[in-house]
Amino acid sequence: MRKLPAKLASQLYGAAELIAERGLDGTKIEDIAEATGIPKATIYYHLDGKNAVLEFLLGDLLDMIAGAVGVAVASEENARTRLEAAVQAQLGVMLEHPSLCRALVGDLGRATRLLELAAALRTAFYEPIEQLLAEGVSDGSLRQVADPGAVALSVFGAITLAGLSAAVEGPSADPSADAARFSAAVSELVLDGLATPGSRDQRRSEPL
Amino acid sequence: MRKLPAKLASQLYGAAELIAERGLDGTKIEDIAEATGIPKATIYYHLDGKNAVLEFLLGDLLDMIAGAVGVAVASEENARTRLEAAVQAQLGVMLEHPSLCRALVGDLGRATRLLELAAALRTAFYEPIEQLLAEGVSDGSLRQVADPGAVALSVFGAITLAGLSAAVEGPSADPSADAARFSAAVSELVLDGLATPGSRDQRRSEPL
DNA sequence: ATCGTAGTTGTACTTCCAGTACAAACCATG
DNA sequence: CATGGTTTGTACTGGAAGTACAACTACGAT
Repeated sequence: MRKLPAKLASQLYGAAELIAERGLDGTKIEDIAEATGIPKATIYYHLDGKNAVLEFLLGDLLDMIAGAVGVAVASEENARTRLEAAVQAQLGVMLEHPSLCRALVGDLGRATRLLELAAALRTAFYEPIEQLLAEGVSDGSLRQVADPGAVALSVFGAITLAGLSAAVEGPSADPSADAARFSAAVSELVLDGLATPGSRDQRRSEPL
Repeated sequence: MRKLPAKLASQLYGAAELIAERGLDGTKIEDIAEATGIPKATIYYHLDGKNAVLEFLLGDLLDMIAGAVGVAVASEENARTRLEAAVQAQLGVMLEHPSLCRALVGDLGRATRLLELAAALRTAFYEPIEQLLAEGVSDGSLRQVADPGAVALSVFGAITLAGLSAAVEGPSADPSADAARFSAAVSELVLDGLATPGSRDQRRSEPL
């Protein structure tokens, strides 16, 4: 499995729609061959099999997201603003590639062993976000939280499920508008929380 | 596919571990038969195939979560407290059944068509949470948000990814302690947000 | 211009496994 | 003990993933 030539890579995207629709299971290699225009033999020459198609797509999406988030996180703004930008960046990429997202939720396990995925996500997300949290504490734009790792994870979850749901509900006419709408909602939640100031004290009321 | 006898149902759980480990792909029906002690022919007598095994497990997990969340949401407390309870309820169930969770993320698409899943989740989660949000506004314990649907979704995402990650990272010695730890982190995020009061004004600084 | 290397593709083949068929046992319950 | 649902072993079928391989192309190096 050397590094796939660019032309083939771009053709492979034609498979995403298909897989998103029918699932990897319901998609024969021959179907993929037909849809992408890459003959089966060629696919097997470059890729290690059906799952590798998905692996490739997953890797690509992850790269895109990581790239966009990386840019968002690297600006000069305060941490809070950069966090907002990161939210928007991830949602932007996801909504631009809804079928990729759909294909992947359905067959994640075919694309990667879950542990590898977790590791990849860790470097692509938690670490940036965790660092952002730390920087936010320094620059005073974000609160200190008890468990930054878990919080970073939850933030990622909030963004991701919003994006996924948008991808699963039919594709929208204006992805970037959707992205903006969802970003606003997610940012509102993640930054300001849901509690009213008044209720804030009775926090540790129940014993657990 | 009539209604599976209880004994078989319980035996089927033995398959979750297996599927979690190897993925549904890497798990032959014969493996499942061996692991559960249910002979292949019997499996096919009751279930419509390999995917149906997963469907059954998914349905069950969903029911457990929906049940627990339902109870949490139904108490007499204010909405804010009930939201916290809901978080803890979902995480509790997930961490009690880590291999079920792992099996499912990996092969979601095999268990359900994604749209059906979305629909099931909608009734099991967004609706309760959305209602909670509304009630919180009434009883003054939660803020009014612009897009309750999207926010409910994000809350669900935050909880779910936290739980999933816990399930994927090896199983813990004390699931309920983990649940408590994650609940605290998620609740902190979801209720209080990350922003400092000071940074709250410069909100809509960037365009779009 | 030719040789070697890497990629491309069609075709035919093998392998493996999900799912099926079916018959024989196994229970209940009347 | 007869009937009807269940249980299970065994043997079989079908279909799709992946492999083998040979013919062909493109092209850079010598």
